[in-house]
Amino acid sequence: MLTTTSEYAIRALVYIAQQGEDEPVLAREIATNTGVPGNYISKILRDLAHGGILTSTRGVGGGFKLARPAKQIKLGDIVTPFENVAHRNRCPFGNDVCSDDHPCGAHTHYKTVKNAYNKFLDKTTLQAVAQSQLRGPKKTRKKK
Amino acid sequence: MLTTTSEYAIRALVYIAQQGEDEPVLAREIATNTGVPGNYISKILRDLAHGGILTSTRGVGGGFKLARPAKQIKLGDIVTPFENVAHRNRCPFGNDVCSDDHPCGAHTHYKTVKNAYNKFLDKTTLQAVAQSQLRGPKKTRKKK
DNA sequence: TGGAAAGATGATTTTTTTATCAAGATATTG
DNA sequence: CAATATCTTGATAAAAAAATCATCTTTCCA
Repeated sequence: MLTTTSEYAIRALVYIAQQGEDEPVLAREIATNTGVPGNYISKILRDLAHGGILTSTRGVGGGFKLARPAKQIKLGDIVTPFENVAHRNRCPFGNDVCSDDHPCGAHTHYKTVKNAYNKFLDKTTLQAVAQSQLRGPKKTRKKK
Repeated sequence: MLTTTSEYAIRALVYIAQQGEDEPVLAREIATNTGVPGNYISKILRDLAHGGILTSTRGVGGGFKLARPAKQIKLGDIVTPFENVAHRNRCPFGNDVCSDDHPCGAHTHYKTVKNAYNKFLDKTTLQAVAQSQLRGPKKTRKKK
């Protein structure tokens, strides 16, 4: 569903979001705590910085910070630099146009999946994910 | 969403389903009519045959036929030989367990996407796709 | 001002996916 | 039984994705 790279990007940003907004977070630290290969995360972070999601500072005390509040970052913003949106929404039958008016055979069925996915990316904020990640397992009384 | 290979498999089976149940369909013919690379479709067809979705016969008059009626084939049956189901349902945070009881931060949000996708694969029959593909654009009066 | 701490960058490698090629095995038909 | 049509198989190649490596630049601070 999500590509490996997109997943890594989300994990990294969630981690950063959880560290508070004061100090920049080190690439190395992100790698260690998210289980993403160190060198690879550097590229991803750089791309995210280029994309305006992160800001980076070098030297001692440097690292990565969110470019804007987590509430204003959608998961879609995070993954778009790494995913081909056209490819994601393409028709599985290779039709150039595949719309409600000119549907392929799978159109009505597949549409629900695409819609769910697009909604997931468009509506879910980084903050929402970072918060519930912190809260941990659901807030019911412990079993047993 | 769907991998290229899964897409090809679905296209091929839809095409076969549309050719009626009498005569086997040639690999070559499938390739031509679905836009799938000829040599590649052969492998896919072979895998589908191994997977019990198709039967194949060689020699003159040979080709591929559905192993059972299109109504009894789910899209999930078609793509499972080509997709890693575990991978599809894995947690984007790499957690071993990621359930309603032990959710990752994205769990509730991502779940809807997974559910939609799994439902698409589990519920949609080959027949449904093959039929609506045949019917073409939706059945309203022509515009204009 | 020079050394260490960061990120930035470009080249390279590895792995996976997609695609092609060529030579087989089997069935039909005349 | 020979020729042809078909699928089968294994080797290989090309492309894309994921991962690594080495080197560079910037920044801080003693």
